[in-house]
Amino acid sequence: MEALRADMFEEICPSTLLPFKVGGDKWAGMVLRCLEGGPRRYSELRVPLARISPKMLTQSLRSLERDGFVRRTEYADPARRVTYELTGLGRSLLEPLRAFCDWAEDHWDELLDARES
Amino acid sequence: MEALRADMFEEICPSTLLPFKVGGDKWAGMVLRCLEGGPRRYSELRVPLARISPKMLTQSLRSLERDGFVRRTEYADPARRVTYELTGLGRSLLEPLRAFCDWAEDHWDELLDARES
DNA sequence: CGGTATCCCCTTGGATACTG
DNA sequence: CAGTATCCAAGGGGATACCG
Repeated sequence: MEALRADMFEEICPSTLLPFKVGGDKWAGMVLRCLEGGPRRYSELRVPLARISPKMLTQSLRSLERDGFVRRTEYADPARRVTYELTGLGRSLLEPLRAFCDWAEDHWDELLDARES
Repeated sequence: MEALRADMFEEICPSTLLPFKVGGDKWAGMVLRCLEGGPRRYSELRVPLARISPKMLTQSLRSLERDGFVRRTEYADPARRVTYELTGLGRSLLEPLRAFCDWAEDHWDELLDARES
């Protein structure tokens, strides 16, 4: 077994870019998953994400937009209308994200057991 | 496109268990990756993780131990000796974790570009 | 409808010094 | 060597009310 390198994480490490840090906040992952099925309106997102305050949802969406995962579109309809949808980058992120969710489901019981004791 | 379910995230969502939340703190992922190669001593971990204060490293390790990802072993050597190593659960987590790191490396330039603008 | 604004708490985590 | 103890700052994030 070889020794660990001293500079392994001197620069910004790729793992610091994991989804919930990429987005910048704890809700980013859920927001992304809510956008899997196509563009969604703000009020539509508030349904599955009812536990997020409007402030945090906006903040999360803005953050995801800044980082290039989500595209915000404003329509000039008579009634105001805004949609959010995944960019190519955002969609590419869904793959590893799903891998994680699958892993969590597969090991759900083990995780709970470990927590118990 | 079907409507989003209202109860999608009512219970604790699997995605909230993502690696950096599973561990509980921002360093957990890096710690896990440092343990890929086998058992490591505390002081050994401090080398690649030089930016983490001893307090945070301990806290992170304790958290990973509680959650069943890491096993702490104390030896009764004359000189004090403690090692940390991945459990089966911990090793299983490395897979999706690596998937993420790979993704981050693959999209590194895009990520930086998005950040710029 | 799609958000802002404000207030406030509380945890996260950094620095530093110390200990069995 | 393998941690603790203490202090402190920053900001993440919740609740609520309001706005164009």
